[in-house]
Amino acid sequence: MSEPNTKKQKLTPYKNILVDNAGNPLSFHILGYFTKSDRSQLINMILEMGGKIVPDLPPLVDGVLFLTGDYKSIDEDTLKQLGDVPIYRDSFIYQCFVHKTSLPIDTFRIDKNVDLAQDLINRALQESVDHVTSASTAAAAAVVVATNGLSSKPDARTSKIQFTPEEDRFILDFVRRNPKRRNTHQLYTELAQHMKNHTNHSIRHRFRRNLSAQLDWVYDIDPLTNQPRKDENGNYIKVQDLPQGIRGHYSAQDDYNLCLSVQPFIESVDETTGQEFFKPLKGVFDDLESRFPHHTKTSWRDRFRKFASKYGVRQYIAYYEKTVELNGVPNPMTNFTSKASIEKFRERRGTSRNSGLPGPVGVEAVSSLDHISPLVTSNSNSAAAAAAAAAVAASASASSAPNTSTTNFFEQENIAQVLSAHNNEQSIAEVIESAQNVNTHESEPIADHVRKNLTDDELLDKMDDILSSRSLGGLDDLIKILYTELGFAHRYTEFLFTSCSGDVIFFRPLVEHFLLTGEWELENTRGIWTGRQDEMLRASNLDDLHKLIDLHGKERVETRRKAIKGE
DNA sequence: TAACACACCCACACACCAC
DNA sequence: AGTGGTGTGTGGGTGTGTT
Repeated sequence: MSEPNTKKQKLTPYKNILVDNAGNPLSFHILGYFTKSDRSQLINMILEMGGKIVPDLPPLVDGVLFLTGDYKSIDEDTLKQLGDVPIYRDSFIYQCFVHKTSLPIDTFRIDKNVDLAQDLINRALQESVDHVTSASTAAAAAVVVATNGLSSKPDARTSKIQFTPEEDRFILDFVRRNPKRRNTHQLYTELAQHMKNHTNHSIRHRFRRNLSAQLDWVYDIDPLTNQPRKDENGNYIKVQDLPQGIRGHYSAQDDYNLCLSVQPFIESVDETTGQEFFKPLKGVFDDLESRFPHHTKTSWRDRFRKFASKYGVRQYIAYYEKTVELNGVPNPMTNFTSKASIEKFRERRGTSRNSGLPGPVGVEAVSSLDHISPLVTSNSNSAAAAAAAAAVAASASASSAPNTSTTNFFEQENIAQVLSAHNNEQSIAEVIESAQNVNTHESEPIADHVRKNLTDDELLDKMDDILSSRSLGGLDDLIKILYTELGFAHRYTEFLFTSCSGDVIFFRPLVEHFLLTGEWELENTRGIWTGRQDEMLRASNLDDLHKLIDLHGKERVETRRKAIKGE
């Protein structure tokens, strides 16, 4: 993506873009307000692309094209003088430059009769949709502009441009279409590509400080398409509840649940330092994720590594329970990522072991954070009651996690690779066994509440929708989404995946069969493997192999064999 | 001098990789 | 398959310079 030959690709490709059929330069006159640097950049681009500048408002407008970046800033006298002469957006020049070609200028013509603000928004949103689908092209274009020393942004050190009402509306609308990403930096970087007068920093700051209060509704975004949903009449659906951002927070209850889960794995404790040593934490984070899916298993694991293990699991449990017992509000662990604060905390812990501090900076500092856990209302002495309350709170706040994964493993061709990449060499029988025995929280393959609320057909249709989603990432994402959306137990999705060799089009018959009969496995179906068939593959009896090849085809049998053997 | 556009900060949630 | 090393970029800000 970076630019090895920035200097070499200079002007030559642009020379003949702004010329007429005879090769003569097109003439441009620039109208309205521009910053100094913007104006000179625009002029540079025009000249580089073979165009010509007409500096003064020409008496004869024939053959001159009028450009503006802000129609409203053109004074009335000038407008009168021009009459019906068309005026074009300066983005024509930028777009020609970016695409290194002469674009039809008519599409950049400003229609003076329509609401200009709305027009700006519509146009930019259209561009933003295009941008999403060809992000790399746009990014590449941005690189081209930047590396030619023609950055389209004002220089923050020498100029400062006010936000116009149109720009504010545009920002708000853009955020409403991307409500989950409203806190990110990335969203405003994308937005800045459509607003040449302001930087990403500036736009983000503008939104947070001046516009966020107006975000009293957002569009209802379809998680599968990332597009706003429409109602029966074709109007966009608006919702008042802002969706969660794309990154969660750890509450005190989360930390407590984490500590309770890992506590049984404490093998020994160094009595002088209080340092705890753990047995292998087998299955702990999978289990946490399936009980509290608002954090992923890698996140739970990281929380353990960076916080709980440093703080002390027993110490946090004691702190939490004590606080609850005293009708206080426990704080989550904080400030464990800077080395200095960890050192400080170690010192404190050494001198006063049961100080009740939730983190290295002390309880006063932590309680000043405004995102800390909700009140634990239980005033019971019982730790179990507090834990139950915490568990309820945590699962109530569970939400389907976002999906920002960039790889789509469904598009990978080598299933063996996929299977082995997920270390999935268990036989199907083993998967079923572990699903039923190891994880007591997931005894039902498909959660009861889902089956109560949906007919089997609805459930299957929803599953198909999810499976056909382009936004799906890897197996982990699949497990997460099927769990949160349809209550599929972690192990059940893993089983489906294994049975189908990763080919999700075979999920439907398998699940259909399960819904009808309660049986996990489906015999004699092309593309779907059973434990018995896997055993046949392992044993490699010739007759059996022929039967399998008849059923699944030679290629699938070979792929399956390799996957099972981990080749 | 106040307002505000723009730059920059940093803890940390979440992830990936190699072993 | 668990674990340590470490990258990425969100989320919630604060700092700096211009008008």
